[in-house]
Amino acid sequence: MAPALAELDAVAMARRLIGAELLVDDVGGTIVETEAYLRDDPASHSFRGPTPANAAMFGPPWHAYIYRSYGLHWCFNIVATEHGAVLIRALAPERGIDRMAARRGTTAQLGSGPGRLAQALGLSGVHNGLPLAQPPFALIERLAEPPLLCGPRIGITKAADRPWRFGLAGSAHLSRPFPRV
DNA sequence: CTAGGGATTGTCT
DNA sequence: GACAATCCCTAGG
Repeated sequence: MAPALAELDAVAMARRLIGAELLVDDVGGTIVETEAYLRDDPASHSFRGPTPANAAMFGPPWHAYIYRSYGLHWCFNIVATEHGAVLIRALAPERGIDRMAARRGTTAQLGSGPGRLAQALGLSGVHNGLPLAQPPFALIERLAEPPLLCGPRIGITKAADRPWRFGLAGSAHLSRPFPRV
């Protein structure tokens, strides 16, 4: 039997989360894009050690780590083993689309990008550190591995060459296209 | 279609 | 004081 999602390191978890269904208070859809951040990774918030802001990354796996980006957006991560984390960058809207559109103020781009996704799901700092095994969170693992894309992570300046961004091949909901191989 | 710049604030140097 | 795992709108080809 394969190890549970919650027992994986960030890179393995990021791969396995593509195709899984993420729901927050019964609103969400299929995850189509993730990025992995490791403990000893210059691009990771955990790189410089524990601080009040990144405390969730040093807590138990399978909890939420949510931080504010560029002063105004929220970004949602799932804590992995070894103090890594998986940034959920995009999902394909399926459940509660009307609620996502109401929160976003538009019917377009409901989940294509970490800031948009967190806004559509109603996530903010109050969810930081909450366990994913309990409501309002629900995560349904996929049965078979879908066709995956991988490439460099987006929006970072350090360790920008690590190919730890993963996507669902052919998805119309990616935040950005993947480079051709 | 691509390119560029402003918004906005917690966090660390 | 500088920067950041972003988004959105505008301008120009």
